[in-house]
Amino acid sequence: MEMLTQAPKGTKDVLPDESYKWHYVEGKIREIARLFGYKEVRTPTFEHTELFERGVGDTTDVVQKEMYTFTDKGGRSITLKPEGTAGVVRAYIEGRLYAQPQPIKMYYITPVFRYERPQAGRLREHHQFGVEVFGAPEASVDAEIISLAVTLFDRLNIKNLELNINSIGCPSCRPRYHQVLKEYLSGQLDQLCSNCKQRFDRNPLRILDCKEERCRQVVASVPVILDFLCDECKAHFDGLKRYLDAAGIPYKVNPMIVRGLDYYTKTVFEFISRDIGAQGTVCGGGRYDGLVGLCGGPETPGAGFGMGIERLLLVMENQGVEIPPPPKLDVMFITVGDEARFQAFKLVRDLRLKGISADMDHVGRSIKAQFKYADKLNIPRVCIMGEDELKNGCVKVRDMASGREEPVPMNEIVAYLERLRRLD
RNA sequence: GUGGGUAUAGCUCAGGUGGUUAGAGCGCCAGAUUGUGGCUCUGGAGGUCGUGGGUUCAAGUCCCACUAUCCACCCCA
Repeated sequence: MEMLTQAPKGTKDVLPDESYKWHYVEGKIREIARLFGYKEVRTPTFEHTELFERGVGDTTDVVQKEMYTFTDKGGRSITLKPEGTAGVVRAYIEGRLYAQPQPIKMYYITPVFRYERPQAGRLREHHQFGVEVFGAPEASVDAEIISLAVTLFDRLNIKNLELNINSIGCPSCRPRYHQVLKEYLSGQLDQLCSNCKQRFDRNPLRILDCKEERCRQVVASVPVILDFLCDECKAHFDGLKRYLDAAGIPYKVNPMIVRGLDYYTKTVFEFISRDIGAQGTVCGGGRYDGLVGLCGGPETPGAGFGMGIERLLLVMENQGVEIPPPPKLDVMFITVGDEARFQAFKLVRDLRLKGISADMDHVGRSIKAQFKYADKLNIPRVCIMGEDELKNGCVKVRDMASGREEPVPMNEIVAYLERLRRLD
């Protein structure tokens, strides 16, 4: 097909008949973010490549093979955001937000880019709603962001999401577990898939959520990280569970979820749907206490999540969730002849200035065609202006549902329609 | 990066074993005695049959390559 007339692979247009769904979801997001005390942050669509290499971690798949990276005309290496957190961390440091009253609670809605093969629920450009909290180490924050996500799902009438939580420890206890894990696996190295053999040295944790059947068997009876957490991490995880219990949020402790980004410490979690195909993660996040420091800011605890808006919409569609349709045009002017169109143009303008949405024919169609058009657009009322009406200085207002028509003097039409709209 | 499915009108799809001007439904535009929508009827526009090769007297149909798209793997939202 033509390059010219086809969106790049893995990208999607949101056409006018769909955009109201996005407005609806984004509206709920902003409403709930406000309810929880989060303010919006907007960061650039691209950042210096180094930020992601450092922040996300250069052993991750995201950095190793999925980034949209290019050299700009000044010779800088630039990368389109492959996730939302790193840019916000950078902005927190650059904007000296650590000098403001802590914690800082922010949210964003942003495009995210990853070079992957598209499939159901996966695009090269998608959009994420994310939240980040800086300067608060307590487990109550981890519980709060999970609660925020749950509240949003409820408000959107999304059902059957499964919340999985886990703790992957901190720099003081995770190395111990790595050792235990490697000792356990070293005897069965030859049974692992080739991918996992490489992970063994680089990031043994990731072997835990390999989908290969033989790896799963090896890993089935592996020691669990939760048994090796240091006292602080253990207390933190217990705290998280207590807060979730208190909020009445059901969850499953799943020691096999580890997440693909290097910056996580302690809490990690995922919301998973079975209704949208193989890529079921709708929301993923956790705690990242070392990230701000790693990126050159003061040591600052942090926690957050990213939520895929396309996947959100997919779940809603597959679950048959009704989204309120956008408001229709209030009134359409149907004109016969040039003079009528001229007069209608002025009236339409007056109506719009008064907050009544109005439109008129711009293509010189027959009166019948104009009616059909208004009917197809489901417009509740039309105003008819032809020679007779011009002669009498009035317009005929027709209610499309009932078919009733009423003549109204031209200079009263604005007030008349305002009155009608108050009644609707 | 790997594997599988699909590719005919704006949309959903027909087009046995290759055979003259490629069809339907829906949608779009127009009309049914000249100023009125929905129902009905009539007409019209719109297709280099994804692209490029090959086989053949003849290819939408068979073969090859490429591209796009969908689904799955890896991984992730």
